[in-house]
Amino acid sequence: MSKIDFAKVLNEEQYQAVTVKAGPCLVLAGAGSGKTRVLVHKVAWLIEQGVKPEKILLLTFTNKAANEMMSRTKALLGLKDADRLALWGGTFHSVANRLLRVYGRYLDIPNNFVILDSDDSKSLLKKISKNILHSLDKKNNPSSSLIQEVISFATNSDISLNESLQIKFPEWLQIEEQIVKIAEMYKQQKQKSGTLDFDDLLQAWKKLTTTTPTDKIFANLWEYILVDEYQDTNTIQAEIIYNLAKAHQNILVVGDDAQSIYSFRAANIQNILDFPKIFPKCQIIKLEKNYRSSPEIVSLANAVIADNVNQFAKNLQSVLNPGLKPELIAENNNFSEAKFLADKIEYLLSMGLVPQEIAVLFRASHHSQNLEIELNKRGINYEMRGGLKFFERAHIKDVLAHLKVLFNFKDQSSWTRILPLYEGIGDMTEGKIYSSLSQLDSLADLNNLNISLSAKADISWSQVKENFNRLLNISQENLGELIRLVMAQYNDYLMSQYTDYRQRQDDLEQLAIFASAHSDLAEFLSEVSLQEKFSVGDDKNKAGVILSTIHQAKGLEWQAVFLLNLTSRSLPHPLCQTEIEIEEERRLFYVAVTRAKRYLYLSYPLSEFRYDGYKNLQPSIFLSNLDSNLLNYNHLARSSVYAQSDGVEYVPEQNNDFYDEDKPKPKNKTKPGHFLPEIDEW
DNA sequence: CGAGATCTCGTTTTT
DNA sequence: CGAGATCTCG
Ligand SMILES: Nc1ncnc2c1ncn2[C@@H]1O[C@H](COP(=O)(O)OP(=O)(O)OP(=O)(O)O)[C@@H](O)[C@H]1O
Repeated sequence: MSKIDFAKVLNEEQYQAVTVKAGPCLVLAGAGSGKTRVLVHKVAWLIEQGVKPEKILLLTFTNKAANEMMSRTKALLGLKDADRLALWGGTFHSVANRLLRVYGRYLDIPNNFVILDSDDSKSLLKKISKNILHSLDKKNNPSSSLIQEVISFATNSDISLNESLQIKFPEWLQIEEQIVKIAEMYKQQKQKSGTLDFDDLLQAWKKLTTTTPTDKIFANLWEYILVDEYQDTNTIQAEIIYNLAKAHQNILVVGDDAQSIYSFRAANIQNILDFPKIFPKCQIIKLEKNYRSSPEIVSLANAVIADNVNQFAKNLQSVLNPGLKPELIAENNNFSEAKFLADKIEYLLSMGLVPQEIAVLFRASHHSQNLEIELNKRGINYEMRGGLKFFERAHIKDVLAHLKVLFNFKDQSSWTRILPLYEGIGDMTEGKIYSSLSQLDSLADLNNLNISLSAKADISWSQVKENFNRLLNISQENLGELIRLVMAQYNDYLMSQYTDYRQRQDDLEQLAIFASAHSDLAEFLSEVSLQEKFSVGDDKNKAGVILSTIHQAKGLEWQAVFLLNLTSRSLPHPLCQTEIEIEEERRLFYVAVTRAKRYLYLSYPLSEFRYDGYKNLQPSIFLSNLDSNLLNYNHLARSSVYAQSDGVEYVPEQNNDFYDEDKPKPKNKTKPGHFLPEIDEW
């Protein structure tokens, strides 16, 4: 590693934050001001000072941001992405997972625990609530998602279920007693299954830091604690951080209150604001120069966030040369919006911009649908982030469930998935089989089980046993072979159940290839459950334009950013009613805008085609508040946004090609690139 | 008890 | 339109 000239690559404030000798430090600064840069350089600086990498803990909130952070760190240290670095880094959940494989035994957590994803835990809750709530009148029952949210919010905020209910769903306080009971059973069943859900990972980590004898180990396990995106930590995470750092006080956290967008996950902005109270000797550093975006984009961002009352006002200035004004484009409907975007993307690509430097962002993952269709039509590759992930697809989970059972045969959720795949086995039989499994000491004793079942179920059950006996003959290190055998066993079901089985077979083949690169079942299963790596090559998922939710874009940056579907039905989300909620939506808008380095396009359709006909749409209220000097407007945008700020509803002209997608279209009035004067260097 | 047929209702974000 | 809940029949 060649020496880094820290004073040269950092500005004065950044340098100060990086080289501060010891003690707590808070960097509170706007978007693109180099907060992550500070953290990454802090790591390099510490290592240069002789701190062992494994004595440094580097945390953040989302997988995407964690990957970005780790790869920037490695790049700075002169390592490749694939190189190992002894530094502890990643999301809270992934670090918790790694720790619990080692220290879990102090909490009676077996080291072969299986991680339940959100879907698994919801199914388990559904099963439990059915039993507990069935006595209540059929209709007015809370959904299992709601119950999951209440429990999760309570855990993450470190409050009781009662408090969680009061905050989130006071209308269900009447059945608090039942919900408490459901939560209790849920906990028991997870314990019996040797499974932990996402929240358990954090809760268990926290427990390690507060109970003897592990509290002493953890107080000095790391010498330096570094946290990115601190504004989005929730209470339990803040408690963990505090416990880890209180003994030595070597802690650096960075964040931006204007980018707090995870309150639904119990993120608490108070954590960053109160940091100086919790660490009284803390140094506070502000960064006010934006190194990411053109002055035009920074001006827009400043104007967007200025409408929020609850914030620390910051003075953020771009240090870059002037560029282009962001553009606001209205289109007549959602199809023409998609076409506009695809045109523009093609244009940028033709100008030599690499696809990975182009991102399209949206509020909800399904907003990308029209654009995906359009990109597919034109053969433009894209990478989809958000929505149903690869490892969440039903057929992938079916196959993985077999591996989970091999790893931990008590995992109820996996049996619940596997058994009903067989003819004649349903809810009841599955329950019966699972409960008799508790007599076993190991999966190898499966043959010794005698369960009385109906004739049909019994034939299937024999098949299950035979299938698992075969799987047990394969070494657990041979993940590719294991998956291929499960695929063979699963294939009949797959083909009879789905018309798109070819696609699904391909997916499974991808899974087998991905798994072959691993040789540790525990590691593989955790990685998959935590979705740490998402880039399993599915065909159109290679080297493409990025389509992402705004949430997952946080902390990332691209040369060109498109923000689509900016209508009153999407941003702010219509369920957000209170001023507090609207302010969070505005922060989301701020995050989206500040991802762009040089080119920013905001678009919205004036009508949308849906299953029940078409609906007219209004532009987002966030757009009408903006000073018109900040944006270039296209024709429709000018009239519709102005109409809205005058309190008039803008009615779009009817478009003839609206109902017949495949009819030849009139040529686009605006040539691609019309709004784009000149592209100099990227 | 399981499986296939029929009905109902719908907005979001992640680990 | 389509996922999930509910109904019905063998
Ligand atoms: N002193 C600097 N000199 C040159 N480039 C810098 C400097 N500081 C930051 N940058 C660049 O500015 C961009 C934004 O930095 P970074 O991602 O660290 O900001 P951030 O504050 O973490 O942003 P966000 O709040 O959006 O997560 C990066 O490309 C980074 O390399």
